[in-house]
Amino acid sequence: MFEFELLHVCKQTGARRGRLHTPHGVIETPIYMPVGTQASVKTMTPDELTDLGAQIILSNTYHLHLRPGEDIVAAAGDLHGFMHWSKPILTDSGGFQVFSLAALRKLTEEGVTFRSHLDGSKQFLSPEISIAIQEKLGADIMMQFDECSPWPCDEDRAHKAMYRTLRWLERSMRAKTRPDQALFGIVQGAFYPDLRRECAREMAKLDLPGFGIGGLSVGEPKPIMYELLSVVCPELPENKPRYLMGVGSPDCLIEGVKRGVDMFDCVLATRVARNGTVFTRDGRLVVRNAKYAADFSPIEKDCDCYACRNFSRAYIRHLLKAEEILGLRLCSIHNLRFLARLMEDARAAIEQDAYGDFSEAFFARNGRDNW
RNA sequence: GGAUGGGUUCCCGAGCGGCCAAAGGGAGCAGACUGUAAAUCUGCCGUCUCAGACUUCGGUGGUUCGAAUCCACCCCCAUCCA
Repeated sequence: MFEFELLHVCKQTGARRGRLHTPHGVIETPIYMPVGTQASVKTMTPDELTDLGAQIILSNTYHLHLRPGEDIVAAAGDLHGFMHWSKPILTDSGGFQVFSLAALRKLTEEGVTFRSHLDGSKQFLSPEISIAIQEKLGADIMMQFDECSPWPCDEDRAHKAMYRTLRWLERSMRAKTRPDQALFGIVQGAFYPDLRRECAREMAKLDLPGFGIGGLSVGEPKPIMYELLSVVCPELPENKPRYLMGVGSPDCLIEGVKRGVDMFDCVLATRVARNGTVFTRDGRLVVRNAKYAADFSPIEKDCDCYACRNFSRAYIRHLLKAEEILGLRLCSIHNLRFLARLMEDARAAIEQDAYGDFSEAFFARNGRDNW
């Protein structure tokens, strides 16, 4: 029911071309997954996501637990039925919310007490509760409830968070009851290669269908993230997918794939889009800027997305300035299509053992530091 | 023609003798954004030879050590009365 096929490994780089089979369909990897935290990829309809090539989307345990509540979702059948998305879904565990809502939390071995960001009410999440919620949501892939370390992080704290994450993973595996959902562990260890390696090795011993790599892209310099990926990926089973959580930008996707990552998710594409910035092969373009007021060319000349096929920079800028919702939608469509296409191109390059060339060509256009 | 209330930096609008280059909005410009408390947030927003100087609050004069703030006249605008 859930199976990862490693189709090919690029002879130039070791980048992986794979195929992930899930109850709701097949996912070609490497893949970028759009994020729909509250059971919606902001401003996008499911049909639009399908049209731009999205194969799987994310949603979030913590947010859906608070609103509308997993019982409502379950009453609709499952998350797929509730949000009218028939392709695969991955739910994050709420672990990242423990991290990003740090001011509102209290952490113990048992779990985490939160103050709801919506109404201030006391909430409790644990590995078992997260699994129970995620089973009601019914995603194809569930993530373990983890402890994400911040940047920077002292080694003692990183050590504790990493081992706690391992213990929480074992609890999650015991709590899991549905055979049709896959549970991924999450490699932690902050920015300490030894901790990361240790975590990956321990997790590799467990019978898991896939692995998240968490706690990266939280403010650290990119070379540090790349180095840690180079440490972690070789420790993970070759025949299981690796999912770099929360990453992101076009350059990070390229570099991640090169180091053996198969899956990515990130809010960057859609968030930045809503704030008037679009991705192009020549770097970010702030289409909201005045210099595009009379620029009647598309965002990207050779882009096949709905926005680029039909609308000019000048028009999209006008929509953004006038606060017309269509502006946010068109930028989101473009950015999601951009990343989908980037991964399509990466997959083709890997199949031809030319991923190194592909990567070089990518960075030749806009350098390494302008993304 | 008379009465009253007004004319403030791109717009609206506070200020009503010194702490005023002048609150606060808006508009404009720019920046940030990586498992979404984000259609959010931040900065700039009179000019310059920019830790200082200069020019501004309808106009012109005046009072005062000092005026966007007080006085006189004038010009506009709004409402009401003839």
